[in-house]
Amino acid sequence: MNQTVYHLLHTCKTLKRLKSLHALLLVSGSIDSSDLVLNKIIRLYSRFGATDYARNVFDEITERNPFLWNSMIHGYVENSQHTEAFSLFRDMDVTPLNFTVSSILKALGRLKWLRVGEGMFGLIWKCGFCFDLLVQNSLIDCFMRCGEVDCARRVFDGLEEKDVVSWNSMLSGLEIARELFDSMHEKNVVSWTSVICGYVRKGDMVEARNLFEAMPTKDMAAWNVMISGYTDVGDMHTASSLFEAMPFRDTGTWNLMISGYCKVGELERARKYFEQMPCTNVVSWTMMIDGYVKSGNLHEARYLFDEMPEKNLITWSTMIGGYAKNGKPSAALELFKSFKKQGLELDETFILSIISACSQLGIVDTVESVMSDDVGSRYFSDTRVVNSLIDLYAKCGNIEKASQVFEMEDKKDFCCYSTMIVAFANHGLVEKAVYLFEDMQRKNIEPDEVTFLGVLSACNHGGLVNEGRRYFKQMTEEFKIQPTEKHYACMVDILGRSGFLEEAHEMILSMHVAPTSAVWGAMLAASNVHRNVQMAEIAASELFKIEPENSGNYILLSNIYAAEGRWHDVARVRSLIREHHVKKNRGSSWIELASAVHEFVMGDFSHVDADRICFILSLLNEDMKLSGYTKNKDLHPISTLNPSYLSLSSDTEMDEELF
DNA sequence: GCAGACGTCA
Repeated sequence: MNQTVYHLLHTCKTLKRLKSLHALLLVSGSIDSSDLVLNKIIRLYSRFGATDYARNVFDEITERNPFLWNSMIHGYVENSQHTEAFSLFRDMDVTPLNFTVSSILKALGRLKWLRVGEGMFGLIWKCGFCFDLLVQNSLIDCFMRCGEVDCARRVFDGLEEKDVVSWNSMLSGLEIARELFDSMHEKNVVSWTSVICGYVRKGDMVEARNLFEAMPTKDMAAWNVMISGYTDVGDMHTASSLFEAMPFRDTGTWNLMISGYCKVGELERARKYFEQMPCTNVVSWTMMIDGYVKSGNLHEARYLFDEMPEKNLITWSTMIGGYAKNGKPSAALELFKSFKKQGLELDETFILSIISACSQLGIVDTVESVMSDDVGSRYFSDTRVVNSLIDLYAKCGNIEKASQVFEMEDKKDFCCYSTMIVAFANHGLVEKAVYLFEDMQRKNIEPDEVTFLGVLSACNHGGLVNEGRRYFKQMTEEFKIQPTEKHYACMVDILGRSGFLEEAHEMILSMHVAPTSAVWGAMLAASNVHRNVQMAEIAASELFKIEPENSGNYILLSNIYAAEGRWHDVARVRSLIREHHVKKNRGSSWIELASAVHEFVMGDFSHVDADRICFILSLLNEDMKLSGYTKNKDLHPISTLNPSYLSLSSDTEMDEELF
């Protein structure tokens, strides 16, 4: 009987089938005796992601053997329910199997619970698993994953007095793992790959490479890990030389190369690999489409999209989002409609990516039609979706609606607050941003670096120097958050514009990362406002080093000299421009737009649709106060646009003056 | 027991 049941269970390919068979077995009362059958049921439920059903079965069993425990714990881990796995593990009243220990270590590694992982040593010793290769490899993997925790480091750095114990406990997981690895008598491919992968994750390609070279036999995983490490840092040169040297490649390897070249924007190279590879899959196609979308080539993207044999949810969201990001809301909408006909179930990430694509250009309609859909509205409960909706409305200029959505959300997390604070700051609603930040602290919600950036930029808008200083201090001292260049640039701007040039300069000198052009740029601008030639010279000379090709810096400096009547110096800067062959700065986005519009006006625009024209014009409307133009799709671009409208910026005037 | 490739708010 049991054999037949076992066999029947084996044929269950869907959760629905399994549930009905399970029900049948319960009714006929034929399963309570067999551990084997119960175990199979638990494992199947877990495989279908229904761990709650598995747990119900598990809880009904009075005498559980180690295999049953193992199945349940492993089921949780398989479904990324790591904390559930661990709490069940703690309840175990029988000696665990090595498989179970290995599963639990996997969970601890993903949770980055380093201390608990260390605590496992005793148990492993007691159960006699310390020479078990399976367990040893899992231990290494666990510690390797814990190696990147820096919250421990934050606490550590904040300690007034560091004693031996605290120093010892700061030995990172990576070092524990390495020690373990070095002391192993018998290492296999898995041990090697785990350690290498740990270094790759940490970004230490040198050590990763050393180990890789020392590895006696290299399997596919090892090669792929190395290649992905190089593509991650954009070193396509090394990646491709490894690729060439590889004795075997799978589809994943080829895809790594495609993804790498797409990331650095070398689409022709990516396409060449795509054409050459023996066997493509959905991922290869989707990556190529994404590459074309990012480079603005929607034609080619759509061509591949229509050509590809099967599409998944990601493919659809890439293409739909691609239209939205490139200012084609109606094409996005149309594609969304055909997506719905496919009957594919959408997920929260799908919604998120559409919202984010639309919010970049302020397209509300597409999102609203997705969300008003019966499938879409289910995701209103997802905090992340709500957050991106807030962001969307804010970016579209509808701060009231953004604020309404924010107020409606009852589980506001730090992300939610951050989004709203940034939104207020960008709209110049300084008091509201600051109030919200204070409110957040009253409710004991811990801010992160983005929250601080938001409140600092609010201070910047409002010229709140003292508040800015206080928040910056709070961020670094109380919350131990390392400021990024953006934080510094913001602070320099706040201080500089209020005339505290010395203090701003000191702040730059105290930076632990190399100051970027944004930081020195803020300094230069502030020096201009306060006519401080000496400080301007310092900032400008740094800027010339970082971005010698940016004409704006030379122009600003020469304007400062000119204001002081120092004509010799003005001439000197001019000659500098000639010396460095600095071209006119045409890099800023609105100038690109202007020239795009110019193209329509002057040339053939038959390939350009109304959407795009409308989109560009609406941007121009905002940025350049294009006079007398009303947004209307039916207007003929030639009749409404005249290139002479496009020379409104004061920067451009300076440009013309100088060259 | 190890790895990798596509869409995710501030």
